[in-house]
Amino acid sequence: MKDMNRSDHIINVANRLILEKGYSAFSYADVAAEIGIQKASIHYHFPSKANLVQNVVGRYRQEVRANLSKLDSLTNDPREKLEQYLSYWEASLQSKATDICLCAQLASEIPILPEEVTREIRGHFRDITDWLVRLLRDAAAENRFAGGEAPINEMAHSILASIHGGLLASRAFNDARQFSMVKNRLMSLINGKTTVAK
Amino acid sequence: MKDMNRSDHIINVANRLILEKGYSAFSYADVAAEIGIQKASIHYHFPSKANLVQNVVGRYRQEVRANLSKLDSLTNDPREKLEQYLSYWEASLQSKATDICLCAQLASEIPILPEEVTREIRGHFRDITDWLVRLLRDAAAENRFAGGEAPINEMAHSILASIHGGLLASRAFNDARQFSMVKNRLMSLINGKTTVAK
DNA sequence: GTCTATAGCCCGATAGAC
DNA sequence: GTCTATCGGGCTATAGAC
Repeated sequence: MKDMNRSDHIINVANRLILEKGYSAFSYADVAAEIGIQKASIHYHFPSKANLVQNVVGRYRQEVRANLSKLDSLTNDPREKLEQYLSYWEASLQSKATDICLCAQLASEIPILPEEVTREIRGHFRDITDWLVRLLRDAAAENRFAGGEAPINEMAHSILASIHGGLLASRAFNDARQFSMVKNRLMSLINGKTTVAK
Repeated sequence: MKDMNRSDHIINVANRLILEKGYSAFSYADVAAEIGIQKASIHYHFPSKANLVQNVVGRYRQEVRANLSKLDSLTNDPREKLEQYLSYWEASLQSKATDICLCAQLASEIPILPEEVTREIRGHFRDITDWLVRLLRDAAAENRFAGGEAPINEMAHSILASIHGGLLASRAFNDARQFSMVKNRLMSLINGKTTVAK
């Protein structure tokens, strides 16, 4: 965090400000003031607001993909994977109520977002949904999927919706327990590994 | 819709613009232009933006409460109630992708909203959650709650989160089917009435 | 109740010196 | 790469005529 080039620093600050205020309400002036430079300097690195935000969301997607890959390499247990993923958000909310998913935050402004940003947001939603589909298939293959006859695809979309809604509610009430309730329900969808055959 | 006093007309237009652009991006100028009056005229009816939006959300809450009461009086079947409620949003999304829940839309801007607006949003979330709790209790009383041992309160919060996330996703992809998938999953939580004992 | 006019501020973006 | 200065425009809100 200490040695950071200017572009990365700008992206970091912009990311946080978007989570706090949304796309329309955060400004070059906000970012500049916090870093201690002038607005014009930001335009040198990111010529337009649309360009800046596209870079912010692009980096967010990169990080998320890296984290999910790491999670996939750490364990093969689908329940454990889901637990880790949900715990990440739970911990994030506990430390700072505004720390929700960048794309869930931006999604509510989609009608006024530049097209290149909208594309990134949709791409992110597909990334997570695909990951959830693979996770649920793994669980189903081990007969540990507790969703009955529910189609996997439908279930994956529904899980993502719960997560986003839960993040939003947690922030609205400044209370991480709103998300924890969602987490509890979601975890019940995948049964634990039975170590001893019955 | 024809005979409408000026205040109601302003509230209607503001409501739609908030759904399209959010709190920070919609303006008195937008509303004035669409109605065909001047910005200053709006300030006569609603002295500040905070006041205007509080009135918009206040009226929304009134309407929702009235609709839920009506729904409660039309049927005692919890499954039928949930179906009707979810179908309302499904139809709304099919006719216009931006027509999501006003409070779900505003929730993402909570950190920058005037306190009186935040209070209304939280109140609305509690209204719906309470309604869902009653609905789930009714279902449980008839042994038609399919959520196993899940605590009713946790389930109600989780359902509301799914709904909000589903609305957001539908709008993000401009595709009502995103919400329909959530609806299908939610409907499976309450069993149908068995007309003949097995 | 609606208008014109305007105050005072913030916005994204650009030009050009250094 | 960063700065100062500025353009052209948007914003909320108010004053005061009608």
